[in-house]
Amino acid sequence: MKKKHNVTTLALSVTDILRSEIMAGKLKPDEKLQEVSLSERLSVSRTPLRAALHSLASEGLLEYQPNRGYSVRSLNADRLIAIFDLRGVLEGLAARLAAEKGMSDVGQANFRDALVKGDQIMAQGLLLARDREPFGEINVKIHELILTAADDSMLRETLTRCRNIPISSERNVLWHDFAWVRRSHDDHYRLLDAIILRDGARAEQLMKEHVHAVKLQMKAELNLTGLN
Amino acid sequence: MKKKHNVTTLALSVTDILRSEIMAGKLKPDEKLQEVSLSERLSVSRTPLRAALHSLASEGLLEYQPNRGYSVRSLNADRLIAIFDLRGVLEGLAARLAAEKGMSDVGQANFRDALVKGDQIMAQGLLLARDREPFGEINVKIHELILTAADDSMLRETLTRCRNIPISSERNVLWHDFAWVRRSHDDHYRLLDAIILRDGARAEQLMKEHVHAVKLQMKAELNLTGLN
DNA sequence: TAATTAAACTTTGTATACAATCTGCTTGAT
DNA sequence: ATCAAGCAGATTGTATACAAAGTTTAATTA
Repeated sequence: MKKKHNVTTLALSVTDILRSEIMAGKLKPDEKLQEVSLSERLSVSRTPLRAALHSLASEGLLEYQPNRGYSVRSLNADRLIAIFDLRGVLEGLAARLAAEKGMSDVGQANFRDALVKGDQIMAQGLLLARDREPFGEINVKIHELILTAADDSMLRETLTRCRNIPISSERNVLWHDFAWVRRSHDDHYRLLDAIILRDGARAEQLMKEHVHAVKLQMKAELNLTGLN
Repeated sequence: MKKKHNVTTLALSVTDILRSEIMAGKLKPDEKLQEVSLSERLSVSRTPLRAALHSLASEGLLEYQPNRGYSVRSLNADRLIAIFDLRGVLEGLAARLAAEKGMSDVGQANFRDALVKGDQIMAQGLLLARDREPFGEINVKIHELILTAADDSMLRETLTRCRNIPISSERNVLWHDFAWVRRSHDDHYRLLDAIILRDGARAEQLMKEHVHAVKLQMKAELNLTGLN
């Protein structure tokens, strides 16, 4: 049997831990991350911790000021909304590439599977609280399938960065308007159709509009909560 | 007078040095960067060097494998071409935002200034070897002005990452076809026009087509040189 | 001889000590 | 009282030593 390489390091696992803490909101926006206390809490030395902080800063989750350390990046409403314009063109490109290159049979099967799960939720005719999270997961899954089909590492990297902004994550959209959710679900059907028909332009257009709708939804949320 | 903060560190300057060495091709694709020898050459310890390597890896200039270190990322022709699709939608978004938000007077003046410099080169009716680099600089300048007008930090960050891919840099396009250069120059005129008229859709369309042309040009170059 | 294993060596990962910088407070001058 | 200068204390930046993993080489066995 071939020797297996050790493919992880302390620095990498600390990066994952901190990332999830930030995404989960355990570490709050503008909170300063001090190296000694953090390293003690995680039982590692400052060296791998610093590497992790550096990584998260380059992912855009932390802000770094030379000689003054790292803090959790906070986004005002304007910047948050601006990210959706970026996501719009990127997800749009992903959909176009997926359509042009074609989606694998297994990819299509997974796509259909996700749509069916969505149907089951829709069939109730209303949106129960317990269905919101699953529906969010379905949404994430579909976008992930499309990105995979686009088969472009640089695009994946770029889009992942956009999606990892804590508040802007698809998971955090509150799916409370049934009509809106149904429309969103329908967009997914059309997307699969466009991809199967290899209609890149239509896939791109559908996806851009889809993300634009999320942007508007998010805008409404922000106005409600009065963030910034 | 207010106390001025020290805004640099060894790690940051080493990052800049290595980045320019990579962009200039002094460090060649697939070349392995060993920490000890590099740190000795640059007269720093491994600590700031490692931070620099980490940065460059997150910028996409280096590849990192846990426990095996960093090497200069190499791009095959397909990946290189793929980046132009990404740049197309990103630069397109920048142009649209610039048009929608409007460009400052000083920005417009700089834009016109760059165009006039281009005119002077064009007026010769042919492209001398010594004019190629200046023309490339003009091109970079114009794209930078548009990005500035777009006024979106996340977009800037993302686009900068795309532009910093060594071979795909606008600077490296060989401007040898006069007709093509003239068309490109004309695109810039139209872009300014669209931006002034606040026509976001037209600005986006012009920019996407503009980048698409660069992509085709690059493709032709690659076929000539037979890279990969 | 080819394949395997283990030892020696090289390279990267981590911990820690020390240096430089920043921050907040005290002190003193105006 | 206000402001600036300067002095701790705290925090980040850098160097270096040691640990762990990867890589190469040589020896041993089938």
